[in-house]
Amino acid sequence: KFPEETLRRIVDEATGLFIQKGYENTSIQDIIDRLGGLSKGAIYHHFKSKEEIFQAVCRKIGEENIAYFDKIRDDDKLSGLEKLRQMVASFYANPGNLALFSLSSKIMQDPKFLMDQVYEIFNLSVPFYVQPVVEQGVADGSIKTAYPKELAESLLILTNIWLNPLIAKSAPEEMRRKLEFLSLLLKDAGADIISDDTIQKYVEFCNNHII
Amino acid sequence: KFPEETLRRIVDEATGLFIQKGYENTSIQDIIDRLGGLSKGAIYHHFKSKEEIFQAVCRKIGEENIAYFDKIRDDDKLSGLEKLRQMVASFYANPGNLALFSLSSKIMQDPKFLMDQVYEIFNLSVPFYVQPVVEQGVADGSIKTAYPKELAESLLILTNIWLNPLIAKSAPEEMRRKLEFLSLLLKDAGADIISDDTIQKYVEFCNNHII
DNA sequence: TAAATAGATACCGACGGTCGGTATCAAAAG
DNA sequence: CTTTTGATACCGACCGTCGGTATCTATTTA
Repeated sequence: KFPEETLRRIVDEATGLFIQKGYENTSIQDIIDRLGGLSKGAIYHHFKSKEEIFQAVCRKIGEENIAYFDKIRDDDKLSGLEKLRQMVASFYANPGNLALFSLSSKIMQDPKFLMDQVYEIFNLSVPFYVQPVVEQGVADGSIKTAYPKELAESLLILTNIWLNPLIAKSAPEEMRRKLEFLSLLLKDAGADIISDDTIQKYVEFCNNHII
Repeated sequence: KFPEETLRRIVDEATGLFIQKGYENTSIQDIIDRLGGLSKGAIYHHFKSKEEIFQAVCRKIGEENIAYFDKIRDDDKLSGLEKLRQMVASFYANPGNLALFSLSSKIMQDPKFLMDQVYEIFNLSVPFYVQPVVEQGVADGSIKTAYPKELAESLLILTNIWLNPLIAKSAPEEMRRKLEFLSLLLKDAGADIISDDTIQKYVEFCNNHII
């Protein structure tokens, strides 16, 4: 009757299961059981494979962050540097992340999610969000670099993978040192993105929400 | 009769198949077929799961690089900085890599291999090789940083993932710019690791061996 | 306008085939 | 006789298919 409602339910339940048990360990039957009265045929009517469900889940998770990035990128009142700062700070400032992280989730331990993360950096986050913002920063003088794309890519690799507490677990003090180091690195690269305040909030967020 | 010979054959054939077809798309039956006259029982006698075969394959691939790193780390005649330079240069200087890369391999597109790569950075390469070398460099004055571990980790993340032509495909000019940027970044961080000569050879290696 | 028809869309659930893994057995080694 | 090595038959879980049904929408017809 309400196909998009059914579709949403499938993706929602699948999301929960994938986060809880990982992709490989979640069977189609698991999803069916959670859907209460929906059948295998229904699922395969809307999705042509388990892989396609996975992609829908990734898209949904990604979209929450993207909405946040959209606002920052298109804010006319901010300099390029300010935008970059807010994008980095979105880690703890974006409420969507809380939901994701607080689930003690082992998502990022799942090879397929990690792969998706990397793919998204190169094909979505950098070309449509971070690189344009860096280039704006270069134009308005708030960022000084001859390598905007490279700065964008390496920044995202380091924040999304190295700093990701779900991928590389770190004790609070280790986390703080990582951020201090990255802050210096970026400052030298011409983009003073990470302030002491950001470091503080970053570390606190990890302490409070990551298990 | 020669159990370790059988074991080696299993790992070798599995390696080829994993590289060719990826982990998921390689079945135990595929491995059996390639082994010519060896049975499923034989395989499951030596390995308790497909996953365990995968780990053996990863270990074997890793060991070739490790042997190379061992020599560098334990060379008494080199400064810490010199050792780091050689480790970065191992990308094109280590013959073992050629075998791996020249197979037009889609290995790194395989989520499980990517995961293994990340895992190896944090649990093997950094603690046992790169970090000690950075610390030596700090001690002998050839490297200047207050963050040896962080320098080691971020360096490996960037070289093994961002610069990895099998993960992030780049045109030759893009590759050159990545290396130039990274060279500057590291110089500012107190470790002048990547020379123009290294850049040149790095790019050439990609051109010649990556499809 | 209202009923009839047709076709698309949403859904069902049994079944097929693949595949990872196990149980059992036999031969050889020690 | 015990342990190692390996062969064969088999199990159960799982993904994806397929024939079929119900529901909804749009068009035609009376």
